[in-house]
Amino acid sequence: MEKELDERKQKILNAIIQTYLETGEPVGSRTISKYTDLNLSSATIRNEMSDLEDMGYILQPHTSAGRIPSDKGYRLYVDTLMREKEEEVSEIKELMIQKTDRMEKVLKQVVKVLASNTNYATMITGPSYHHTKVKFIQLSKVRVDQLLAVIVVDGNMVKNQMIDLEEEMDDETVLKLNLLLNTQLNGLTVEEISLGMIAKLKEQAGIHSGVVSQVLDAIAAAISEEDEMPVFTSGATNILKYPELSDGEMATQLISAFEEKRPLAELLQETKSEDGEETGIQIYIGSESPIKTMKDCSVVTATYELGDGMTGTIGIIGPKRMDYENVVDNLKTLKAQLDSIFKKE
Amino acid sequence: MEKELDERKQKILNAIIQTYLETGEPVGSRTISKYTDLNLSSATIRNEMSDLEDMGYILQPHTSAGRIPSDKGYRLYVDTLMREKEEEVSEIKELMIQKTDRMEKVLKQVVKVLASNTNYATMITGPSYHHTKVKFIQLSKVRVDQLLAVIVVDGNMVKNQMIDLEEEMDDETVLKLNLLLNTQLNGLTVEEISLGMIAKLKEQAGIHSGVVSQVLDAIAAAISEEDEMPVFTSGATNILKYPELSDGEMATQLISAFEEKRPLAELLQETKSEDGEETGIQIYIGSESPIKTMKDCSVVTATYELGDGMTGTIGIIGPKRMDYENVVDNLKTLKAQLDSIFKKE
DNA sequence: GTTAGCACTCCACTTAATCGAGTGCTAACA
DNA sequence: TGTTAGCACTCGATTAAGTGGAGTGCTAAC
Repeated sequence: MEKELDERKQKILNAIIQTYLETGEPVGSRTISKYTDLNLSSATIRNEMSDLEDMGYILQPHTSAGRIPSDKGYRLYVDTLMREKEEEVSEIKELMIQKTDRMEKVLKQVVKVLASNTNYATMITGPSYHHTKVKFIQLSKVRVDQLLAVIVVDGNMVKNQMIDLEEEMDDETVLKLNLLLNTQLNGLTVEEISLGMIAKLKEQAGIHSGVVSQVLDAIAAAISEEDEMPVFTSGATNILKYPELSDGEMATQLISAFEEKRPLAELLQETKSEDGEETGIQIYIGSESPIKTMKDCSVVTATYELGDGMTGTIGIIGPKRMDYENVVDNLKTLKAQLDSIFKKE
Repeated sequence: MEKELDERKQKILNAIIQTYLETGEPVGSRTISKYTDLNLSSATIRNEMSDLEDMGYILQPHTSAGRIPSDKGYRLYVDTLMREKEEEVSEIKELMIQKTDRMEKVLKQVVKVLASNTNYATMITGPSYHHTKVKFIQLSKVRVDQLLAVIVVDGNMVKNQMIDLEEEMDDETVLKLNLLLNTQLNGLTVEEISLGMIAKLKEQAGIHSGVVSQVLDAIAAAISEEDEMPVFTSGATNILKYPELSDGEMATQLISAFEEKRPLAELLQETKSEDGEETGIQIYIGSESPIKTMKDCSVVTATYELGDGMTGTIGIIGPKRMDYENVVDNLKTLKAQLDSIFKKE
């Protein structure tokens, strides 16, 4: 291992990866010899390539084929890519995100844009509610034995829950309960609504303790139900565009994941907890991916922020020979846009 | 056209279609000769097949291949199938639909069951709200210049809408508005909330007419937004299992439709308006489908009912060589189950 | 250290050959 | 008249063989 990754090797590796990204086919010494500006003959390139292969940055699918980047090679590539372009503020292309109050629409729009910009499969999660504060609770009597609970949490997310009462309830009690709930629960996170809190509420409510616990259960259910984070996707069929992903089981598994959404939610969740460097952008190449079935893909994710400390994640799945530069660029601008959209609101 | 479709031809046609459904490959005379109980030599079968081809029930992909059913052949098949099995009450297999108040979960469960039972791609729409009555409206003040409107319609569907007010509003006004809205709009369908109604309301509200129209707009928006009917899907990747659908553009288009959902919503909408015979089950074979891109598939749909005259549609998409019998059976039982679940509620 | 040249490898692609399922037709048979 | 056996023929699918070309590794010269 006395071999060193000098600048020339670096350049050659770069050239290999870039042309491979474009063509998707193993690239040979001759191609590089012509492509690069440092004029070297194919023979020289061959020697260097041989070294690079020894070092594990590239590999041959079979004898007498060109070289393709290994996971390690990709990794080096994206790392230097990120380092070099870090400070460069990417110009924000104007997106057609029309101002909608409904967050869902924004998110749907965003994944769509991303998918059509990149030609990969994309996904996004809405903000998660883990440490979200209750902002407003409203109980309404729909029928004499049926309540509708509406809970608004930070970020103006609204949840509904129907409550079938075991006993009837008069208007006055509803009013009282409303007052109670709002004064007691306001500003609390889901976790803070503890058992003690519930006991206290029951006590204050007096005789109607049975109903109160029913209501609280319903509210807790409504909020925690958010664990099923909504995931929006777009361009799942882009997977079929890349031969290395489209044949056999692979495609089925990937597209299933995009239909089921749950696996994606977990994936995005995972990346968030790993919490990348300052940029908030994470890249998983091949086997680095937290999901085993995606060992032939690359996954790039970015985390965006909502004002109240809530975060969501946007991600993209494509072949390992992904146009990382373009993808990262796109993610950065979208992330910036999302940040500003939601913070402003 | 002096040829007659006698019983023997009928039987042969049936045999052809059934074996084709299983194998997916053109079926030859020899196969039939062995399969059928009426003992006939392959030569005889050949003659009959030739007749059937003349009559347009079957066709040859190319010379010296076996025969495959034509659209007309399928049509005859499913028609007789439906006729024969009409009265037979299919035993209702117990489903794992746990009682949930959230309709979404039921629907998701149902498509999943259907997809795994049949191995085709499935979809379902929730009930549509076209002639739905407003049951309950609740305005709540979230902030001094922000209202939350919650609208409950028949069938206990809940819609939310945030309203950013141009002018501030005090508690009393909110209370008054609530009363007004509930007394005036209650029991009305969306269509009935006409301009005249709005004018009247504005008048009654007095000075706050600006706000009222804002509120009414929001409510109308919230309700009509339901036009984006929710569609749930499952088993989209089943499409990839059938070679005749999985290659080329076809697969991409179909799966895209399943991701976008809108095309499916239209498809299901379409079938509903055509309103099949008593069973509520519709079968579109190949080019009969209302959507051009689906000319190589068959679509089977069933309409289920909710108590209040609302209806939803459940559908299945697969290759033309679909196991119609099984599919129809499944749809019937699911339809029955949905009918009962929602009516009971 | 770089380059030219050459023999060798091996995949991808083409062409040819073969196989076999299936048909249509004719002639014999009940 | 309807049914069957037999046979020549068609045509896609599969296999086999052949070819081209891109690419490598190595050696020798610069």
